Amino acid sequence: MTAAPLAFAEHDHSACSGEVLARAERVCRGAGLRLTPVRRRTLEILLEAHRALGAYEVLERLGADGFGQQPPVAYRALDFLVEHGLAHRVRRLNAFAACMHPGEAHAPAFLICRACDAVAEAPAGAVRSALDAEAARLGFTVERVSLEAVGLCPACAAP
Amino acid sequence: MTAAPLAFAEHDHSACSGEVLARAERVCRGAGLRLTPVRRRTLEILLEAHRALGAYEVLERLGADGFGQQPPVAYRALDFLVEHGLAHRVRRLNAFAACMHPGEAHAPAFLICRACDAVAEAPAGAVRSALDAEAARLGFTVERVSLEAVGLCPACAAP
DNA sequence: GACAAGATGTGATGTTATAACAATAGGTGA
DNA sequence: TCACCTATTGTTATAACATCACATCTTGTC
Repeated sequence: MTAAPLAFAEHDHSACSGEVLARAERVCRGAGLRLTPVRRRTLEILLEAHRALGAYEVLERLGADGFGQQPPVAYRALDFLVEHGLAHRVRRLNAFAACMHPGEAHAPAFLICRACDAVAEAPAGAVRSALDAEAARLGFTVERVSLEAVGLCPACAAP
Repeated sequence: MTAAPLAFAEHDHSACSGEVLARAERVCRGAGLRLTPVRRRTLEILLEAHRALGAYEVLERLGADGFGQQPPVAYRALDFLVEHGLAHRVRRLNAFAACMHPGEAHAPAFLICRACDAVAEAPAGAVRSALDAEAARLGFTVERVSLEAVGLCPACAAP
């Protein structure tokens, strides 16, 4: 996987990273969840990378930090984060990305640039409402949604 | 993978299957595409199964019918069908399903029942519009979209 | 019928994900 | 404190999904 920033706009990354981590800790405390060392480190890794990482990329970094080196170690930590809204799974890329708005109720859509692999987390409240409405019409109860669009980010679309 | 019908409502399946196949043939003729034996058979297999099938499930059936038995045989045929709108890829299930409306311009959303694995193809014009609008706001050019919702189908939601 | 482009078949390999079980850590109540 | 239960972590092994590279054959074209 090549370089692939998690948002299209420039911003102060080290600051946002620390803030998100702190917010994640509050979320866990509040919900009675244990943000254990592996889990916390996994989230940090996603935040540091600041892009979508494959499970095996995460695993490599975890191993280097003295944690287990077998796939389940990474998958379990990632599953925990996804389960509790601290990270997202980007299925199109078979990858995971830190959630930039943990704790806030939000229905993210992912915009994936096919040229540079950048992934942006876009607000998708309206999209989600439309989907819920259509599902309700069919009697389907929506629990989780994945919205992923592939295309060109502003930078790559420019000539 | 267990039994998993492709729609929630009952209907005359053998009829819909033949109709869809005929429509697919017209689409290919019209676009100068070759619906070769493997490709046609692959589409038939998806239609017969009437649910989302993994590539290896398709491969098994293709092999039994005298076609090649190696993964690329199935993946190439499936990729062709997806590429030209004759089938859809359901990423959440790592599976493929025949498109029930080939030729018609449509932006499908998939409703996936977590209890029975049924997959319904729901019209998602409004959803797609909302997503396009949000993407445009960020300067992102959408080319392909996957909309997948996991939840409970009407049958499984009933007590 | 010679050629080019596309399609198919095969063997090998790469990548992603899970099963099954042992060992350990953390909290709870006797 | 200690026994106990549950959640978590670690390991081995393997399953499931997907692609590469290359040979062969088909199809359409000139």
